[in-house]
Amino acid sequence: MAVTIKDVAKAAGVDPSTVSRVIAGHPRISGKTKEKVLMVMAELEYHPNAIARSLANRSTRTIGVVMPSEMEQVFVNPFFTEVMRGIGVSAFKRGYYVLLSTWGGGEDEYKATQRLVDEKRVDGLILLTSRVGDKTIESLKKKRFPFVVVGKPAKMEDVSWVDNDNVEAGYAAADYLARQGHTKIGFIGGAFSYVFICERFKGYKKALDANGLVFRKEHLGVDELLEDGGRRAMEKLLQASDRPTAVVTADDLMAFGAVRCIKEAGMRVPEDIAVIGFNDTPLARYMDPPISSVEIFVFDLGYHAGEVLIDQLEGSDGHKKHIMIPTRLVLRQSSGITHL
Amino acid sequence: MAVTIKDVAKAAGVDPSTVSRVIAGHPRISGKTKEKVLMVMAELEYHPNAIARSLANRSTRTIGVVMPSEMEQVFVNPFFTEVMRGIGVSAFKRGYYVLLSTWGGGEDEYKATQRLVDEKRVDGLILLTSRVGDKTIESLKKKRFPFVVVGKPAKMEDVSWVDNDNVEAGYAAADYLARQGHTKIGFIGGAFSYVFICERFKGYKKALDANGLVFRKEHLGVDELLEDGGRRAMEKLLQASDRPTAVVTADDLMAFGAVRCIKEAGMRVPEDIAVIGFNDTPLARYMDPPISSVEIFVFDLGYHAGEVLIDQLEGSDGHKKHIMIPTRLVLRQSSGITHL
DNA sequence: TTGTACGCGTTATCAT
DNA sequence: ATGATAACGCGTACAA
Repeated sequence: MAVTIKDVAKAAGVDPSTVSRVIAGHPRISGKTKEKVLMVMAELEYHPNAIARSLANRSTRTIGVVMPSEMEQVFVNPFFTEVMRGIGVSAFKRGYYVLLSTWGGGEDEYKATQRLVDEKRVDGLILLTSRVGDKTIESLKKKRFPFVVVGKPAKMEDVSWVDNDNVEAGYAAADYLARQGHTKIGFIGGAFSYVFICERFKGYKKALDANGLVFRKEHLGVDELLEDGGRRAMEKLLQASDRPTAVVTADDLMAFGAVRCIKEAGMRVPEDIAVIGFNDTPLARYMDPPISSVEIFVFDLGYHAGEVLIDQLEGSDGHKKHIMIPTRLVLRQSSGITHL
Repeated sequence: MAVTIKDVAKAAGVDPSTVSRVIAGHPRISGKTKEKVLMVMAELEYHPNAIARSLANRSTRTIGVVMPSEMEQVFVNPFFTEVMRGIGVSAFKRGYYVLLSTWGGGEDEYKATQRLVDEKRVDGLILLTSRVGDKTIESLKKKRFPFVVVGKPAKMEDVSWVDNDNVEAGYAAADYLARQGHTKIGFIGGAFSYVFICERFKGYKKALDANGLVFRKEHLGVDELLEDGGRRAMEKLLQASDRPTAVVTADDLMAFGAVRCIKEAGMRVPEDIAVIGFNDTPLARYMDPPISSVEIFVFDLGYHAGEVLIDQLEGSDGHKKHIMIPTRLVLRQSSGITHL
């Protein structure tokens, strides 16, 4: 049986409550007893039982993370690892633990979340899924349970979230290509039900406007967010009456597919068609040619999500925070000659 | 204030202990009261408080995972994500949660582990770090705290672990190349202080023997486990008096570096030098040429680590289990013509 | 400044 | 088959 607060109290000749106060750093405690207690604690190698603390405290000092469902995607990009690392670092800094909600086999994201909340295992939640079910969010809101979404949810006003500035990012990519002299710039992306796709497209279009270019439907390719999707979308663009000389793809995997398609059509990247991807997946730099991409700083997404949540847990400030993480265009060969 | 077991008891007209029994599925309980209680539980949306349960139970139904420190590596390959997914699935199946131990900033792996154990936040531990400190393991052993290591620790006898059969895998890779007619096969790897490097090398050497080939020191390149390491190691091999026509690299990243080096030297893969990598990183298939690699089934590593740990937690069986996950050679263009 | 007494929500042991 | 009671280890108003 492990050493408890009672053992420490007995050994120090004080009451358990006094020991408790020492641990809590209570102000009104005599220097002598405090020292004495600390000595005994060290001697006995006492460590407060976190569970008992939680029960008395009504706080677990633990934040829950709901893993996303689309595992193949997560698997291919290191998004999950990086975001977890960010969450982990912020949690550690503030003295919190991270509990992973794992699910599958009959249970869905919604149920998994409920379980975590209802069983009171965590003080707050970070939702990672890119298309968080409204059901989950609505339920959490109704229960007034603290949570933060990574990525913008559909109804974003009264929910805390941390996300990239995807409009700005889409703008930056397209604007760069326009300034390189391209006048026919295509866009390849996934379903517009993804908020980030919409936003990146919006930014892209804005850049066209700003550079006096017109958007053409023929230059838009929508397909699944995977390599094959990018390839198919590119095939479509190549059949346009006036094919683009550059494309912005809203995801690196799609960019890989697009590049492959272009090569197979006997053309070169970037000489015939320049390509800029998104997310700066580690793969990007290894491709032939290395792919330019918009870096999104996934670690920071996680880190700030943790910060926002913990602020919310500790502060009385009930305001919903929205944080935009800036992005950075990483230029490599696929987007054409640079001035480096 | 949430609804507790007392509320349910009151509403059902029974004692809290009876409700508890219903929850636990106790055998001696009348069908009538059981139904009644279940009704009330559903009606009141009662959910047992996990913390209180843990306190009374002395069991958290939570397993801790200690993340590795070498984040760059983890970041580049999706190892972490996959292994977590495996752990998550097994944990979920058995009704366990997963607590991530995150550390850094002054704290080391040892301290992070101690914290988890001493505060009694978890019932058992899975250690992911490739070179788990002896200090950590010794301490856990002394405390008789249940844990499982993913990968073989230095002193492996009386510790539970789950790992690939790396000797077999190294053998398979080198043997394949030998059967393709190669007589000069090199080996590129990281420091031999990594157990998996030793093992893969051992298998490689065994395959040479089995095929009547001799191992030459000139054909061994040791450098850091990253792309640049692979490139440097390959440069060295190219300077050998009789350069190899094929290489086994103990890590995909090193394989990428090796391929790059070969190309830069004006040679081709696989025509001039065939290459086989390790881990079957998602990147491998996207390389030019696509890299053959040994798939190591990271998900299974995690899954079985979870299983072994939970068995250990629940069973009285105190025996240390050792599980070998088989590997599979995935043939792509970098290893030469196949019969497909 | 310190001790007393009770509560946190559940489970387990003894009764009945 | 069920109820009363005492843990589980800690925090905290209240009293002293």
